[in-house]
Formats: sequence, C-alpha cells, structure tokens
Amino acid sequence: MAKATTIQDIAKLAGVSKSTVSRVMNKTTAVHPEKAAAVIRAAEQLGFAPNQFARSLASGRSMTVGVITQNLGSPFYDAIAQGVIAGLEGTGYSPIFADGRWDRVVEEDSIRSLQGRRADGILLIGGQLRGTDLKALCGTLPRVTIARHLPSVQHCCIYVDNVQGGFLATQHLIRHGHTKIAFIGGPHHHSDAKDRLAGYRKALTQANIRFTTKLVLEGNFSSASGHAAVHTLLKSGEEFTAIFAANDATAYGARLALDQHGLRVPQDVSLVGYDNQAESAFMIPPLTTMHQPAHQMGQAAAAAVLEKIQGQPIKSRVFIPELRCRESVATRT
Amino acid sequence: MAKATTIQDIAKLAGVSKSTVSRVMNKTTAVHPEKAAAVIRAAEQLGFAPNQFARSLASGRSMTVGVITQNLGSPFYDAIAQGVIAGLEGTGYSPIFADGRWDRVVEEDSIRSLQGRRADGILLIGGQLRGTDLKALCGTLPRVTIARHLPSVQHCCIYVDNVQGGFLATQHLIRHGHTKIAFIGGPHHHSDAKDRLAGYRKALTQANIRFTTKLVLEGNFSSASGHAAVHTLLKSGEEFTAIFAANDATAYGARLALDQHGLRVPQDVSLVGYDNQAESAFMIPPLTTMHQPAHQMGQAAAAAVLEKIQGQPIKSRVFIPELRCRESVATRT
DNA sequence: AAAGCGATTGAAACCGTTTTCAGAGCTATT
DNA sequence: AATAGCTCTGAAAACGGTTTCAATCGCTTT
Repeated sequence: MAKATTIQDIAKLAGVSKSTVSRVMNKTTAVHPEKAAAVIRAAEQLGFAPNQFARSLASGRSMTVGVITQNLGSPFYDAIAQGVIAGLEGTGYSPIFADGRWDRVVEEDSIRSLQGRRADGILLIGGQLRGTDLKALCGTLPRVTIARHLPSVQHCCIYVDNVQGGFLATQHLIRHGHTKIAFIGGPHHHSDAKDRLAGYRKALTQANIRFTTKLVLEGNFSSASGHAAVHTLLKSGEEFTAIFAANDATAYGARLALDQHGLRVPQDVSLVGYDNQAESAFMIPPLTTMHQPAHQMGQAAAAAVLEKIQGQPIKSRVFIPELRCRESVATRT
Repeated sequence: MAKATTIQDIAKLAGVSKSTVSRVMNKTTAVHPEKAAAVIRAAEQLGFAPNQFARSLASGRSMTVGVITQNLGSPFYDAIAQGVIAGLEGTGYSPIFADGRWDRVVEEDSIRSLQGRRADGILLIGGQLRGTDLKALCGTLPRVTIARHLPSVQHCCIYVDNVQGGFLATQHLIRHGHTKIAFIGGPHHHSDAKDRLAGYRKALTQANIRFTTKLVLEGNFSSASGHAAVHTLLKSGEEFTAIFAANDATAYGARLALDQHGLRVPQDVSLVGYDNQAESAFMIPPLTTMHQPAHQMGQAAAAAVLEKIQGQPIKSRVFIPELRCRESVATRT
C-alpha cells in the first residue's frame, strides 16, 4: 500500500508545524485564517484522511460505538440498525458491528470483542443478556439497549410498549364487533411476544370477553409458523372471526393458510399484524397492522449513547406503537 | 474508567522488558520458558487486554474490513450484508460499516472514513463509483465489489448475471404460452435494471416475439412504482397476459393494482418477480420469482477479501440466479 | 585458547495523532 | 516605558504497542 498521507506531510506542504495542522483539523484553538486556509488546501490536495488509530491512541477515545445485532434479516431489527447508522452519520463516530445471534454466549463474546476495540459506547439491539450480566461485563461503559426493557440500574433502554401495542390491535378488532379473536404469538420466552399477549388479554378483559387458551397459538415470528398456526387452529374446530398475529410475517403466513382453506380476508376473517413492514401495505388486502418507529428508535438510541459518552445523563424512552388501518379488518355484523 | 493495564505494567511485574512481553503475546520469537510463564501469569493476574489501537498503529494492520452499504433496508442488499457479517465471524476481523446512500459523494466520503480507520480491506455492496474512481481512491487496498460488475483491472467482483436472470424469467413465461409480456423495470441508469431488461429482450428475440416499448414501464424497485406502472399500463389499453417485474417489491405493487382492477393472478395475468424475498412465498398466490444467493454472495465476498488481504490472488465470481416456480404463473391456452 | 554461532534479550526507534508547555508578537494598561 | 495579558505557534512529550538493532551468554568448533 502506498504510504498514506500524514499530518506531517500536510504540515510541510502548508509550511506550518504538525501541531497547527492538528489544531485546524479539530478546531481546538484559533489559528491564523491564512494558515488555516493553507492547511485545508493542502489537506484537500493530498486527500488526507486522519489515522484514527493514532488519533484514538493519543486522545484515549476511539470514536466508534459498538452495535450488537441479533441475526440481521428481520425487518424490525434491521430498520433499527439502519436508524443507528443514520443517527451516527456525520457525528464522527463510526458504528462497528458484532452479531449476538440471539445466543447468550455469542453475545458475550461479541461484547468482549467490542471492548478490545475500545468502543466508546455500546448499543444493544435486542439480545439475551440479563441486566446484571451486562453491568458486570461492561462496567461503566456507556451503553443503551434498544427494543428491550431492562429494569436494571444505570442502563438506558429505548423500547416500544408492546403491551399497549397488543392492546390497541386487539381493541381495534373488538371495536369492529369481534369477540372470538385468535392470537398467534411468538416464542413463550420472548418478552415482546409475552407483552403483546398481555395486551391482548387486557383488551379482552376490558371488553368483558372471556380469555381462552384455545385461541392462543405459539409461533416464532416467521411466516411459516403463522401458516402452520392457522392450520392447527382450523383443525381444532375452535370458532374465530379474527386473528391478531404477533408480527406481520406471521400474518402473511396466516393469510395464505386462510386463503388455502377458502376463507376470505376480511369478509370471513379479519386480520391484524404487527410491525408495519413495507410489504404489508401491498398485501391483498392491504394489512392493518401496528406501526413501530424502528428507524426513529435507532436514531434516538444513537443520539442517546452519544450523549452518555459526553457525560450527560440520559433516560429510558418508551415509544408507543400506532395502529395503521388498512383493509384487512371488517366490521362483524 | 480505571486506567487499563499496559504491557509496561506486565513487564514490571514479570521482571522483563516490554519487548519480551510483546514477544510472548505474539509468539514472534522464542522466549525462555520460565520468563514466558512469568509474563503469562502477570498478564492473567492483571487482566490484560491489549490496546487494539496501539497495536494497529504500530503494526499497520487494523484487523477490520470496511463495508460500504447503500441505504440498508432492501432485502437483497441486506441479505448480502448479513452474509458478510457471517463470513467474517471467527476470523479475527471485524466489519465496520459506512453508508454510501447511493450517492457518489457520500460514497467517496465513506471510503475515506474507512481508510482513516485503516481498514485492511474494503467490501462494496452496490454503489455508484466508477472503477477508475475507486482505483484512484483506494490505491492498492484490497477491495471487492458485491452485486456489481466493474470491468476494471485489479478489482474483484462478486455478482449475479442479471441478463441471464431476466432471460430465464421471461423464458419461463414464454414457455407457458405468453407472448404479450409486460416488463416493469427499474431506473434506466441502474445497471441491474438494464441487464434484466436486456435478458427480457433476448428471450423475446429467441422466441420470435416482437419487442415493443409499449410494454416496458419504468419503475424504481418500489412497490408503489409497480402499483403505478400497472395503472399506466391498463390505461394505455395495450394488451398483455403476463408481467415480469424487475424485483419482488415491484411485483407486490403490481399484484395489488391488478387486484384492484378485478384481474386475477394467475388466471387473467401471470406474474414473475425477481429477488425471492422471504415474503414472496406467502403472497397470494405465492410468487414465482428469480432467486439470488445473496447471503452466499456476502460470505464469498468476505472470504475473498480476506484472501486478498493475505496476499493471495483472487478472481471475480458470477452467480447464476435460479427460477423459483410457485403459483403466480398459469399456462396460456 | 581464540573465534564463531545461535538463542535470548533489552534499548530505542517508530507508528501518526493529541496535548501540554513555553515562547514570541502584539495590544492595552498603568 | 515597562508590565501584563492576549493570541497564535512550534517543540516535545505522551499514547501503548511492534520491530529493528546490537549486545550478551553459553557452547561448539578449530
């Protein structure tokens, strides 16, 4: 590799000392405008990119924030990651990724690797580690958790109120006259799934509708699981006029299964999803679903961790999901 | 944060010089077993974690590879990124992301930022920069381009044959008896879109079907554009019995528009997409589409850039998309 | 016994920045 | 006119490793 241009090269070309170049680059001290201009010109001419390692070594700050993801590929979590990247852009901080794969051990390794890289802060998108583990592992390293609510001390969480989301979705169905509402959830141990189920039950209770486990199916947030759940449900013979799926992917699978059984949406069965992924607006019929401001959450988290790095106190933040009414829900007459 | 322990601390505790500590840590030279043991003991006792920055600064290698993305959020490109992360896992190299936003200037800045972080190699997922620009910008820095074919020297490209993909999709429709096949493409300047169109024309020509621009609509790879294109097409009065959409998102939009006009898929109009995104298998009807091995491409690219970093020569690699037959195509009788 | 050699080792240079420190010019005060 | 106080600047010291270089030690070879 051709030797990269250094601050020294610029200093020579601009006829100043490297200290001055550094000052111009970082605007830390006033420099005579004429010299500053010369430095900037020289930097541009040489295509200068400061060596972040030298910079970090000298200043003690790495200007990177570690981002722990869990198996990229789900629309919701990906949108968060995208928001994080967007939120970091132009701040001088770069994101550095490590994948936790929804596995406690892998997640721990990932965090350690990020620490070796001296990340100034850590952003956890989802994950498995308990708050106390995190604290033990990260010490005082600024960190914020996204899309998860950990009630541990000294830890900021940016998340959505899934109980409220489940409640709103179910309430919408109830308001359209439905009383036999099936719920296709996520894995029992997944807190989002549990919360959405809790919201579902809350809405039922409030409307004096009896809750029955016969209408609750376990899925795993995949379309295939939604598809299978509807088969199971139909085979069970339990009556229902509406389905609330714990995410849009599940709703897609459910919708296909209904179609295969000759059931029309929304005339025979109403359907509500959760996530508002891009494809939902173009389903047939367009899917009514809960919108989560994923991108916005990612940006908020990026901003939060930056503030924490700068020593400012930050607090957790709850986002409320919003109902997006489309055409997959019909009034039960 | 408490000051981290350095090799100097270990040297003192073990009663040797820091050079020796470094040698023990990296096994670069034989060290007297007794001293080596003392060093290791000291390191463990102090919980030593080498400062990656100092190490990189001194050695010139960063153990990171830069990944340039373009607006995360599209299934195809996201799957590639996911493949890259997977391919790097366990290699000691970490991916560090920067977004180019499909904008030549932003992309250039991103590359510069990655260079500042002294990435040992660069992976470009899509992008706008011409091969010569890249070469000027990166010099001899190992780099591989994914999902783009740049015929410039000294540059490795991992891509899919979009002409062949367009050809196969169209041929599939022709084999089912269709002759009036509409094509909803991407932006004219986008090379993938151009290639798929070329494949479409090639299949037409081979089957002696006259090509007409009246059946070619411009889209932008979004569902909304597919939706709009079908409206335009229907208003134009031009007859057609099948649609080949340049990607699945476009196909979703087209499918909804057809439905809104009372046209059934596949009985009235057959539909083929491109990308095989996860949702396609659960559309109604399940969408026939071209599968691209995106994840696999990302992994291959990661492996390739690592090899190049190690000084091994690498060569470009073309993947062939495969047809995934589902239920959105019917035989024209 | 002198010279030669391989295995170890420490001192010191170096990587490219940031940051501290002291000094040089100038202006404003007394 | 001397002093104090600014503003701007360069020299040099970190930062925490790697790597080069030369020296030492213990043996083996003439």
